Amino acid sequence: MKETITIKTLAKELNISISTVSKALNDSYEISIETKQKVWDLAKMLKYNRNPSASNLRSHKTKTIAVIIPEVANNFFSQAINGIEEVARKRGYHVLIYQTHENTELEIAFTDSLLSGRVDGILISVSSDNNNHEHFATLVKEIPTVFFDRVYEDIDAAKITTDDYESTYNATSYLVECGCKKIAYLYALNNLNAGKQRMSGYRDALSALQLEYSDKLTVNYDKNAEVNYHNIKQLMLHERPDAVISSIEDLALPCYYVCNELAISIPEDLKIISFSNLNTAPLLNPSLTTITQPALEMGREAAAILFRILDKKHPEPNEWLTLKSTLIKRDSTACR
Amino acid sequence: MKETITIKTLAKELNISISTVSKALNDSYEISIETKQKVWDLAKMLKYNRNPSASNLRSHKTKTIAVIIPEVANNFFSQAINGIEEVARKRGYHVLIYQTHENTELEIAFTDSLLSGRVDGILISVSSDNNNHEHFATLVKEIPTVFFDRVYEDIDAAKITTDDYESTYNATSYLVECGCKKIAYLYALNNLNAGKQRMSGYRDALSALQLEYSDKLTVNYDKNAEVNYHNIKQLMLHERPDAVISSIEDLALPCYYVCNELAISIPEDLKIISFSNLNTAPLLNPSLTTITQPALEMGREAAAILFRILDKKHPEPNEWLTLKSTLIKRDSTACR
DNA sequence: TTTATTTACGAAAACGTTTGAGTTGATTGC
DNA sequence: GCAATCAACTCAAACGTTTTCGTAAATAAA
Repeated sequence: MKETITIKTLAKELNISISTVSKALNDSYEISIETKQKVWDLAKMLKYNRNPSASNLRSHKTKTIAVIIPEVANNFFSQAINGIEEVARKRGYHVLIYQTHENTELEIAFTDSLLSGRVDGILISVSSDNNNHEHFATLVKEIPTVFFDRVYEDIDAAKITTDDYESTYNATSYLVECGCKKIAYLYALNNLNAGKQRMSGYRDALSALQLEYSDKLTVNYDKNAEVNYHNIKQLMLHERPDAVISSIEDLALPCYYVCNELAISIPEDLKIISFSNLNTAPLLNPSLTTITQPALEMGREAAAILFRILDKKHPEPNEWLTLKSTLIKRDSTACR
Repeated sequence: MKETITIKTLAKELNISISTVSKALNDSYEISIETKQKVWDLAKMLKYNRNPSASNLRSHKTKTIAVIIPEVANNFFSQAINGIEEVARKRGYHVLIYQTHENTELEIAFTDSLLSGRVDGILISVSSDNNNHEHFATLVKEIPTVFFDRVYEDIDAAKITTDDYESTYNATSYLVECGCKKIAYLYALNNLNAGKQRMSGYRDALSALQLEYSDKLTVNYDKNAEVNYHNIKQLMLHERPDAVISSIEDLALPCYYVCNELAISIPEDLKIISFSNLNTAPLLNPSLTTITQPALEMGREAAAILFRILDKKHPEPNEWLTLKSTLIKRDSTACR
């Protein structure tokens, strides 16, 4: 076993006090540059590593943030994490990952456990399984928290979202321009602001363009993929829409399968637009028109906002930043 | 500000010593069940949370593991993380994520920083940018480490990989069965065992089937995506292979684009097989035949091995577990 | 010169746990 | 009936930092 080397070791070696060593390592103004240099040199030479637990315990700074998301194996979220990790690393912060799998119970367990001072701040994209969220009210009072993409508007915290309403509004308008008259909607995240906004954009666009909204043209997301498949198939069989807007990627792909099975050809018989961060969207058969959220950017910005909060000593009004998604037109909506 | 509640608070409230509280919370045999119950009840009532820093500092257990990977925004790795997080959560462990972006310098910085006792163990899939890896030799002596998918065979640590050699061997054989005579290879991870094994499987299958290997049929991965595109295009223009095996997903997709551009039709003119964890592989145009690694399983198993190591007090010989990938045949290799 | 002020450092008390070595009173063995 | 065992606690010393306060010497102001 190696004897672990601490500031005590350094102090003894240099014949100075441990407080001097500590201050030197923290680049305190109280210490002369000569002493600092000696400490730094020795620290490097002995490969000294500050013990994080001891440091945290005393200073209440963990240099760690938590990211709570539904799934990591999801293009949007993994890209967001990418952005988050990037800015965290630049600041020397560590990133903890928690997956809720859209389960509020788990979400509560996570947030509760983070109240113990394990992290300095939290980035969260909330679970969609219900809208019971009083646990966040207490959370945000205790610890700096930034909500991204999936937010609760009535929670007093910083938020960052995309222009969900405009996205579906524009997508719907675009489909109508292409001559579509019967546009179905695959509805997910209906407990969340994002989901509601997307639905509203769709509905408002319909009515602005003199088209009628019908419940029959809406398929609600189900946790069970087979149920989704079945429901989409029923939609296609009985309603035969000429276009469909999917509020999440996971509902667009079954659409492709259903069309395959029913020999509905895209885009001739059915045009498809979906929210998606798939990098293979251009390679699908046919290539998929997507509303693509700036996932990486959102991650970066969310982290940036969090660090801005952590930097301030005094609380400031919470930001609510909105980034723009882009409608990327591809073959699944090609007009003939 | 809330006054934080500690075991001291509990002790005072219950009129017992703080050590009794601590032991009760840790379910020690030294404490009577009645006392334990009282402590637990009060703790729950007051929403007591054990301070992790203090606990770690004293006990040298962090209940945290680190995952070091090249990229999180990658189907294989994000699924692996999913598996890791799943088993970590079951054990009440926390998961730190570090991305190396295939940069050894960063990798070294991360592993060095983890020597400070921030984590109990490490799961790592190494960076591919070079094979300089002496830093791991010291790392694995200091802290339990499990290498997954991308491993160094000469490092004395637990490892988990897939049957890379057999995968390409079988894929190559399959292509030959389909009548292919000029099979190109898109070569990546050439610094790593996985990459070398995949290449060997391809070459050995070729020679076993009386086909000649040629350097001209090999394209080496480049960090620059445009270079890859260009090289693949050159390959197609000048060599006109009738099949291609891609050792990573990121080289297969440019293949599709090149074929589009050059009007090479898949699978008639060119058959394609690629290592891939794309969930949209069946929806590509045409659907892609993949060698799919059990990413989720690998994550789970890697974590399981790590916890097995952490559970043992005495070191045991390191496991090297190998899981099987599956060749999923789709249209990109359809025989007419 | 005397008195402030500054500079560079040290002593010691936290931070909230865990843990090994006592301590006490009750129970057991013989 | 007395030593030995045991169950259920308590004491106090860690763990490795950070940070407040104090102080000596050097410098500046008066």
